[in-house]
Amino acid sequence: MSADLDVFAALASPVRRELTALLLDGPRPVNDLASHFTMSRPSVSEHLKVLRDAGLVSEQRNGRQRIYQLEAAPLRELSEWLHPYERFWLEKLANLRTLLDEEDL
Amino acid sequence: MSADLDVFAALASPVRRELTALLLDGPRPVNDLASHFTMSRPSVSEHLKVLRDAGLVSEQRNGRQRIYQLEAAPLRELSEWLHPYERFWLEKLANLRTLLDEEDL
DNA sequence: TTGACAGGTAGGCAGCCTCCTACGTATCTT
DNA sequence: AAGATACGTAGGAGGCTGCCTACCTGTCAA
Repeated sequence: MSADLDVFAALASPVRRELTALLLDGPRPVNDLASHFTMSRPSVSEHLKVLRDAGLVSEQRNGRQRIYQLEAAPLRELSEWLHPYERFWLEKLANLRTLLDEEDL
Repeated sequence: MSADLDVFAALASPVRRELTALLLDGPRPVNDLASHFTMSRPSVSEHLKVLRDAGLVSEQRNGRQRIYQLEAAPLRELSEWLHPYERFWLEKLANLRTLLDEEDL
């Protein structure tokens, strides 16, 4: 669908998933985010760059801080990508249910 | 949640996403799947192994063929992972709507 | 049983990813 | 103006990925 469905690649790293999870509680500056990891701050910055390039976060400058914020659009696209598969696994559940019903006879 | 949320890593490859998309139409043997790609069949086999290890597909032997089938569970987990973010982007939409309403005054 | 077919595995190579430290730049404080 | 703070970027090392060709195993057909 969209040009950069590299959202998957961006979220393939546990570190970056953790970053997005932290941003669920609201926008945060880099040092705040970096404090949750044992790796160096520049490495966290690099991960943030990947998330930025995927459109998953945006930055907003505030003095010498850069406040990172979660961006909804790519996640919505991910959800849409998942849609055809949702139908698939709901069928699975339906099949299971009819199977159980038959056993109840 | 689950031990192997490497579902993201498995889906990070466009080739593997294409494979799962092909399997949406139903189970298929390896050669059938491989015929949709320009890369060698062994490479497709390797991609299938990654999908297998992530639990995204299962194989069922039928004579000398191995029929691959999509597995629903990891996709459901992916959907569940997405849930908190869904709330997030719905709020975004709500904010946008109230903003538009205010403009209508 | 011998050959053809389906598909996995081994081994190797090239490119990418992730981490590091060192350094550069902009902003705030004093 | 000088130092401290917040952050990005450069460059490099090591490991992982993705592709290839060659080869192996198991099954079917003649």
